[in-house]
Amino acid sequence: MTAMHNPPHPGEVLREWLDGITVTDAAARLGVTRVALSRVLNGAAGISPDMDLRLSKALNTTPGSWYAMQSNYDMWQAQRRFRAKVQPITPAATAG
Amino acid sequence: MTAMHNPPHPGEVLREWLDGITVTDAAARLGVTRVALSRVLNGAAGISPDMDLRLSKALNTTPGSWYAMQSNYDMWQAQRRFRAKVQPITPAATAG
DNA sequence: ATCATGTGTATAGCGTAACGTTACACGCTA
DNA sequence: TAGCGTGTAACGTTACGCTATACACATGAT
Repeated sequence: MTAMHNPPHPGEVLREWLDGITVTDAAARLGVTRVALSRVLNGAAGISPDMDLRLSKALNTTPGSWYAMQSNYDMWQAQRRFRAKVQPITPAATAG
Repeated sequence: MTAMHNPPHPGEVLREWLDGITVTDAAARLGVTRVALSRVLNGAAGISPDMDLRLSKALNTTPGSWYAMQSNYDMWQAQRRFRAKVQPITPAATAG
């Protein structure tokens, strides 16, 4: 339950990996638009499954790791917004 | 790298958790439409972050676990579709 | 000062996807 | 037959990732 502590958006982390290369160049290597990568780096867009695979290939990271980071971030954000009331679904509740 | 082996869509897994309760009743407890839950159970829709939180509350599971399952499934599907060519981004490539 | 380059960002358009609403069809059972 | 549970199609809404285009700003070289 003490899973994550305010994770940064993956774009921040990605920025460190792209330290010595320009956004324009990195985008070209990834096969995406400069705008698309810029939006990720600045948190205006998340990392899609497709983008994850491009990153894992270009940066030689484990496939799914970037998207997993994104998922954690998305869940974190969703928790803050979540207000819905939910009724329990348990064997007890089912039996009753 | 030998991470996952053809994961089932989370709806399949979820179905087992809702064994003794009707779809209509479960949907009502979750606070979503019967149609929405049915789509998830039949693989016509994925588990969104919002749906994950509803499930984790109702079923008393760890928040994020259902969405993580969905993410794995999505990555798996993305890998099969992925065909894009990507240029490496490494210190060597950066320096060159 | 002028120009090229890198960058951030706004806009519009496209495709995908989750969700609610409504409605129809099928199967089962009282 | 009537009622319930279920699957699903159609439609509109909303959100989001991506491309293409364009504008503005900063920096460095000519």
